[in-house]
This record gives sequence, C-alpha cells and structure tokens, in this order.
Amino acid sequence: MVDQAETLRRTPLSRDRILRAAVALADAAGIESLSMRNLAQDLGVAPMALYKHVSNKDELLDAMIDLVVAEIDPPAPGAGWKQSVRGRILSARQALRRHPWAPLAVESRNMATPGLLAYLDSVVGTLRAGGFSADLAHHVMHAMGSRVLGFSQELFDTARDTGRSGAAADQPSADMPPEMAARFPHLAEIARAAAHDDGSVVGPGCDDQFEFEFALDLLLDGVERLHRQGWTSAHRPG
Amino acid sequence: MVDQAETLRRTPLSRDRILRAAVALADAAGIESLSMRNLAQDLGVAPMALYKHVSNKDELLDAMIDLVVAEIDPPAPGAGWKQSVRGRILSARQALRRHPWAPLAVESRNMATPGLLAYLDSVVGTLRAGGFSADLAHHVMHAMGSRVLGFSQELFDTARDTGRSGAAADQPSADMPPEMAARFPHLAEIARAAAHDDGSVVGPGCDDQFEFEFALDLLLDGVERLHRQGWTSAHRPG
DNA sequence: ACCTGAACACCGTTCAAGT
DNA sequence: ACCTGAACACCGTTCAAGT
Repeated sequence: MVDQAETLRRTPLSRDRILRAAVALADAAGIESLSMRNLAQDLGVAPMALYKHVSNKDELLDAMIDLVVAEIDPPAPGAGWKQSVRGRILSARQALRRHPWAPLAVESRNMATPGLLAYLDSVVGTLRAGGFSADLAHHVMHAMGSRVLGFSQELFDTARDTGRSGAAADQPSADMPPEMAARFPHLAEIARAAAHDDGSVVGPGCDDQFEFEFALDLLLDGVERLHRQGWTSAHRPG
Repeated sequence: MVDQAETLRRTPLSRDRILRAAVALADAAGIESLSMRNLAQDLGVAPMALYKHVSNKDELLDAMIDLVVAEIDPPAPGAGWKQSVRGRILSARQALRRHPWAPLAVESRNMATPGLLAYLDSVVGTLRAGGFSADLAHHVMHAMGSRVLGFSQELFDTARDTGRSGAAADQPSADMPPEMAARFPHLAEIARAAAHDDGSVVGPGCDDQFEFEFALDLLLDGVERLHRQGWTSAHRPG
C-alpha cells in the first residue's frame, strides 16, 4: 500500500494524469476554479511542470472537451437514422450532465477539436446512410446546432431566477415572487403552467429532460418531414 | 469646441457613460479585452472610479446585455404570432451581429437580466395572443432556447476550421485540406455541398443567414403544427 | 530529462487617503 | 462628493536555474 502510494507520488507527470485531474477539478469546483496553478497543486507539482505536457491552457481545454465527447455512446446498430441520432444526442446530454462546465468550454473555444469533428462526422454519416442528400444533411447539422452535443441552450436557469442572489436557491419554486409576477405576467403564467403540469414534474420547476426531448423531437420530426418530402434548397414547401 | 471637449472631460462619470464605453470597447476589441482597468483607461479615469457607478464587473456585464436587448425591435403591429415572433428573432439576430461578444456574455451569466425577462415576457405574450395555451407556450419557449435571442448556436465556425491557426482565415474555403477530408469524409462532403449550393452562397463557406432562417422556420413550422393540432402534454401526436 | 522559483504583465477588488 | 494610489490575492506564461 505504502509502496503503491509512493509509486504514484513519484510517477512522473503524464498528459493523461493531467487531463484526468483537470476534468475532476472542473467537475468538482467549476470551470472558474480550473487554473493552471490550482491544477498543479492538486497534482502536487509546480505549475510550470504542466507545460511539458500541455502547451497552454487552451490546449488543455481542448483535450478536456475531447474526453467528454469520448463518453458519448456509439450509434446503436440496426436502428434507423432517427432513433440512432436521437439516441446519440440523449447520450451526449448525459455526458454533459456529468461535466457541467463542458458547454461553456465548448462555446468559448472557436476551433473544433478532433474528437468533436469525429462525432459530428459520424452523425452526418448516419443521416447520409438514412438517405439524406448531402445538401439536406448540411442544413440539418446547422439547424441542430449545439443541440447535437446535448446542449439544452437555456437562456438562464428558470428554477432559480427568483431573486438577486441565492436566497431562494435552496428551495426553488415555480411561482415567482409577487413583484416579479407583476412585471412579467406572461412569464409568471407559464411558470405556473409548468408547475401544474401532469406527472412529468417530479420536484419544483419544470422537467429539464422533458423540455429537452420536446425540443429534440420537434426538430427531428420536422427534419423527417423535409426528408420524406424530398426537400432541396431550390424547392421549399410552405 | 474646446469648451465642449473641456466640458466632456470634466463631466463627472455616469453609469451611462461607463456602459456606452464598455459596449464600445467590447465591440471593438472583444470581450476578453473588457477589463475594469482597460475600461477606466478609455474613460481617462482611475479603475476605482468605476465602482461608484457599477457595483462590480458582473453587474456591468448584466447592464451591457440589457443595452443589447434594448436594440431588439418591438413587435410589428397587426402581424400574426408567427410573423411577429419570426420578425423579432431576426431583429435580435441583427442586434447580436452588432455585438458579437453578447452571446458568450449571456451564457456565462446565470441570472436573467430585467431587460431580457421583459423581452421574453413580450414574446410569450405574442404566443398567448395567438391562441397558445400557457402549457404549450412554455414548452415552445424552452424549445426555442437561446435561439429566441438570435443565437445561431454553432458548435464552431465552419468557415475557419481548416487549420490550427489563422493561416487560412484570410481566404476561408469550404473545401477541407486533404488530410482532414480523409479523416472526416462526411463533413468534407457536406462542406462541398454547401459550396456548390444554389445562389444562396455569396462568398466562400455557407450562408449564415440562410442556415439561421432554415433552423428558425423548421422550429416555427413545427410549433405551428402542434398549435393547430391542439397539442397538450397529455396527448402527443406521433 | 524532468521539475522548480522568481519574475513579468496582467486580473478584480478592498481600503485608507487625498482634494 | 468624487476620485485616487497602493496594496492584496489572484491569473497565464517566460526564462534561467536547479537536480
């Protein structure tokens, strides 16, 4: 046991150890706590030791993103394009839920990582195998946007926008405080509608998974319709 | 003239002057250049002078976001819900194109600003006036996600992902370099399809405006279909 | 070969002081 | 009342040095 710990301690740094520690740090403490200095401290090493294995922080973030993308399940064999794409996107969403820092990290980088490109290439391949023209597949990928990676793309967290700070965060309520409900009556109304929804709501607020699948199916159903109608950029059905 | 400049110079700082300078700085130099110190320098003032008018940098960002949201056109009177929502979203997109830092700023804040809430409230109001149930309007707002603010939500800039750095940025090409096309054949294929598209492509790469409207109409058409079918969360048409 | 310490040019923000 | 300067606790990263 002591030998093993001793071995670990004197194991030279490796890119792999650095990446795992970085993901663990971001998972546990948030992306804003991921500094080269904090990461080095977690690894029991001087900050500059990291630079032998990653060229800078941007490259570290890219590699972390690829670790998350690698968690997405491969396509289910034998499924049609729709179920295959749907399944992968829901799998991507689960991966993102394990790494809540990932969406902001992906959006702040402006270059696609190799792992991300491989995932996207494979999704396009599924569409092409399902009979989509290259033209339609292209527009569909744009229309899916970051949702293809499982992003839910909410503008803010509906459950905890009730006050200026964390006062209500302990027990978020779908009902707004009166002064906000008066200023934003329609938002208050749909928040109440969500709270009184059928069994889909377990706790307070609305069901993220339901909302995500609602949006995903809205897109996929629309895409299927265009595909069946033989959509081309020259001929758009009204 | 000299009097006017002199007056300006000795005009005490105001929240308004600070916000305008902050937006101008972010527009011109990017959000990563917007530091309290750079902003103070642009205003010819010590950094700490800013803190009399904004409580911290987060509050500054919130106020900047509200300035951008205020640029979104009001709803066109007399239009149906679909054209009204469509028009406002396209207007929001134009506002974002004038302030490219805004999407990342919005996504990095986790509390909605008053201006953003007012805009969303007004969009929900348009849906309700168009006969949507509160329930359906709620799900539609989630499904639109950040697209309701005109975000295009691309995972990366397709036009300039050809190399590791800006070498090809001067003249981005829809055709990938051979080694990338070999690794990602389906992506290469749809990139070629975009380049050979009909007249919608002016320059190289694909037409952002076309892709945005394609995705927007896919969503709005799907929403219209649900609305006409009397969708409720209990009864989902296949 | 692999790691370190000191240093540089930055951050946001607090605090006591100036005018 | 309004602004400032020095300071604190941070960043990412370079460079020359240690072992």
